[in-house]
Amino acid sequence: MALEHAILVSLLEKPGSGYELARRFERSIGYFWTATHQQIYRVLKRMVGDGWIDVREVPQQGRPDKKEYSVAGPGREALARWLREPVEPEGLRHDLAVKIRGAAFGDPAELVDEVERHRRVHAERLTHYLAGERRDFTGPEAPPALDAGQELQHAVLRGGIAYERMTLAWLDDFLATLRRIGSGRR
Amino acid sequence: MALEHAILVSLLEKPGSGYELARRFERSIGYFWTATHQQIYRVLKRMVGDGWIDVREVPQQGRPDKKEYSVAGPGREALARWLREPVEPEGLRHDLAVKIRGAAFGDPAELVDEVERHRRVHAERLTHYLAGERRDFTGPEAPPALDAGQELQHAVLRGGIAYERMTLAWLDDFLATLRRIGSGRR
DNA sequence: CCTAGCATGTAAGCTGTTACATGATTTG
DNA sequence: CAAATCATGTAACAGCTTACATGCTAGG
Repeated sequence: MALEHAILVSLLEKPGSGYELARRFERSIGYFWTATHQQIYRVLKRMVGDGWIDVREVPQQGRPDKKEYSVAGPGREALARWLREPVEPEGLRHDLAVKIRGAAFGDPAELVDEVERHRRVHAERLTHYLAGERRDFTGPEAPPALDAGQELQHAVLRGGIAYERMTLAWLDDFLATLRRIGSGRR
Repeated sequence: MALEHAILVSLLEKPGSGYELARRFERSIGYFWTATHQQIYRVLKRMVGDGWIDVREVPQQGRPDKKEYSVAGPGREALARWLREPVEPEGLRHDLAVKIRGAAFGDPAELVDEVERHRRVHAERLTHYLAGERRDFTGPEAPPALDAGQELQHAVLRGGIAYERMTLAWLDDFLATLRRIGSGRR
């Protein structure tokens, strides 16, 4: 669906190998779109076949050689087309919400640890995003003036920060609710 | 992964047919987990085979007969097991965030309509959730005292409301950013 | 010496989407 | 009379996940 397009955006921001793309999908662009190396290699192959991207073998010392991919004309056009196409507004997909509703048929108290674990993960992500924001956009090390691309990246990151803050508040609400109803069974 | 479990929760809340489940996945539990009727029928068949649920043919007048599914012992146990298993905290998956970053390589102004369209959809969802909250939990028609299951459903719905509010603020931020950088190209 | 990181892939299986297919009844 | 709703399914395909597979170098 959009993995191709996410790869195009990432390669326009900076050309790189399949491995490097996989790393980027663990952070940066990966905050909003995840992909594993297996998916990425498969899609890269197809995109080269379609003429969307070019490959260049880059010999390296001390490391295995790599293939550096960069966006070709047809790839740029494909991205521009996709930007003009409407995409579906996406909803949430939360295992945890299903679990919370399921808790009514088990022991709600047993879910407390799980919710607290999620809370820790989201708190860490928030810290990580805030550090990235300071590093790249708001801190003393950040460039004094941002170009359009950086402004947009910052806006996307602010969205991630807002999401994590909202999620933390939501999980606190869950914990309060779980504790209020105690370990009662219905 | 969790479609089986979402179905178990829904059938515990109230037994019903595949068709009825498909309707519920368009609202209620579907706010956090979507599924189409094709997926649901396929999974129901498997769950009957595994002994997780029972089927009962219900003849109807004026309507086609239906198969009513209800949770069997092994299904209850499977749900209890899943509730004890940790699940991965999920991240976002937003086409729109990818598009926003891609806008730096096209005309950012072209995205304004798309973001506004998403804004309208999310505003509608928020209105819809708030109406549901009044109807089932906070309004004059709502039950005066809620049981544990209803408290948990309400907590989940509050999460949906918080998510839509956050998304609206985020989309407004996007629009302000797109307008600030104008239609400049880099 | 062992672990982590760099680098690339294949194969099998499961999940999800889209399209096709049928047929009755109710509502406008 | 047409469209919407109720009700159940099949088939083909696309996408994603998990496991397997290899091999080299740098650092502790």
